[in-house]
Amino acid sequence: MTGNLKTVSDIIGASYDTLTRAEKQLAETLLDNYPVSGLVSITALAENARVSTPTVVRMVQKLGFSGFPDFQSRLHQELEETISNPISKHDRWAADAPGTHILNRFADAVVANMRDSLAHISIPDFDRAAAELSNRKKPVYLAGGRITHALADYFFTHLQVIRSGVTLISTNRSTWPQYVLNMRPGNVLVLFDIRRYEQEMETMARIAAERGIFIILFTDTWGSPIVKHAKVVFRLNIEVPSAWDSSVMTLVLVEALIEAVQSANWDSTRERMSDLEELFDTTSLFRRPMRKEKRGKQQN
Amino acid sequence: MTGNLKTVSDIIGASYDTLTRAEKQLAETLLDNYPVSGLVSITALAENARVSTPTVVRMVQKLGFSGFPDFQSRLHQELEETISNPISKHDRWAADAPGTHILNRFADAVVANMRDSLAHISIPDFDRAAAELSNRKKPVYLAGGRITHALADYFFTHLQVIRSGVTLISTNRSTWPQYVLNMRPGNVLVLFDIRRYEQEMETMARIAAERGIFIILFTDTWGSPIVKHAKVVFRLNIEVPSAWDSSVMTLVLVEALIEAVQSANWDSTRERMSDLEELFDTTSLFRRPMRKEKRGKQQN
DNA sequence: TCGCTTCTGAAATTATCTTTTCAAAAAATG
DNA sequence: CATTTTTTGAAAAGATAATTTCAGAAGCGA
Repeated sequence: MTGNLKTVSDIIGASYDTLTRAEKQLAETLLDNYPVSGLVSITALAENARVSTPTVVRMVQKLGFSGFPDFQSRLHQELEETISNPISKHDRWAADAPGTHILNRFADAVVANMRDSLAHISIPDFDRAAAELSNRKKPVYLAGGRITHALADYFFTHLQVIRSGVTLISTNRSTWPQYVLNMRPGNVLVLFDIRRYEQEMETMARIAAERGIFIILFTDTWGSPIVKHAKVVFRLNIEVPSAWDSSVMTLVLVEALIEAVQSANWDSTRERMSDLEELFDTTSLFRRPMRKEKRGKQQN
Repeated sequence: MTGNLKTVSDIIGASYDTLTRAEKQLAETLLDNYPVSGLVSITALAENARVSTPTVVRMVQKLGFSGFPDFQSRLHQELEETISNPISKHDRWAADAPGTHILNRFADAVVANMRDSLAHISIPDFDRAAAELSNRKKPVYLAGGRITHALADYFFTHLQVIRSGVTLISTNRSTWPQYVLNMRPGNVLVLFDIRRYEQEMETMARIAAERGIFIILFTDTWGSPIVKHAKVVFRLNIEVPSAWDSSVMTLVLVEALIEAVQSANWDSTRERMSDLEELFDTTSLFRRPMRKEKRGKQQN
């Protein structure tokens, strides 16, 4: 009845053309702020969409559901799956394997994510984040969750080359209060919080926000609870054909920020970089200095 | 009435001590999978929490709400605020994102890299790497350089969930010989070596290769000296409009491998994952253990 | 153990939601 | 333009949810 379409929004999209005027109006309301808008009573939903309740009933039946409760429980289930753990996710993806190699499916998903994510990133937000991170007078702290810690680490490693006053917050949660204690109003806190969201991080964010810390948050499109404490929020598309979420988009943004911060004051960065080069050369056991002055390309 | 506390979960947390046994039980259910679990009918919620509906009513009133509908609409509002659909602010970027902004240039470069890299990756190589990593009898070691360490870390974190016998090699070079000492013929060593290539890593790779270790190498298109020791080499495009090289393509490949390894033996992975979930639930400071099997009933 | 208080859920009651019915309005057709 | 078909919502009917009542259960102090 509902075909092999995965989500309710897919179903709505597929049958959109066959809907009547009032039903289209209702569909718009549902897709706007999806799927939360559908989780209210049929009466409230009808009112929000400015249609009658029978219209709602007729439409959901047209879409293949037995009735409004059936429709709603499907929405509810969808939300639950998307918000919570990765176990249920895998089973969803596994079903629609189109036979192509995982690499290609991955690449497709990543490119699609990139397009969507970029469409929703506010350029002023990006510039503001870059400006905050470029201000050497403001110490920067970075923290990630269980998975995203590696991203915080990556960001940290680069920022550290570019400027001073950068701190990577330990993965050990019990030390977090001490970091917050050291932060001063106007300092910058960069957080990575992708589902499943971590309660401790929200606590840290709330306290930091109360103390006037400027919070930059990397999260997914669902939005972590930290959203309300953050000054700048990057919502990224993280869905890929995997049991896991993808960090690729997050990394793209991190790298773009690194470049923005770096070019904001390139001169002093260049100095720091060559100083660093020298340090590496002298402390390394095996390395012979192999200077390649190609405009400061640095890696590994 | 509800004080100046922000979220429903805050309110629950604040009055947790004053709750009775059945109410605490209900509170657990609500916080578990918050806030979605609270968006069902009072009947379904009571069933999930194994308490009676009057208990639900009494608790929400105790928390300061006028009744269950009031409570639920507050939850709903909260979810709406945090999720906020990106589709709605869809056509904002076209205007204020000129094609020259660093973000767009970055995205273009990444997509181009992806196309080039994928064209050069040998699918059999990918599958072979995945097979080696999927074999639980073969311990896996991972190491990265100064920058790429974060990628090794990311790979490690995921692999560790999927299987046992995974070791992340310390960043401290002087400990490397000890790791090599532990490796046995047939073991797998995953190395990240992007320019500038590190002498110590080549040394480690050479010795490991002599001892019959299966080496999987992630490098750039120029190819690190380790290439000659490795059984599988992934050469990736890493150039972006930045003073730095990009790790995005590397991450894409890592994630694809993670998925390949995971789906290679999904059943045992699933078990490990849910065991892990349980551990997280019990060890976390804020989440309390609460096993409950979900029932199908749900309604607004 | 008793008596008291607090807690809890079954059942009844009340309120609200969901579905159906049906007639009027709108759109399509000849 | 008349007729038919489709769409739509008001209102009634039916189903479910939310609240209240109340008696028994559980905990507590003496």
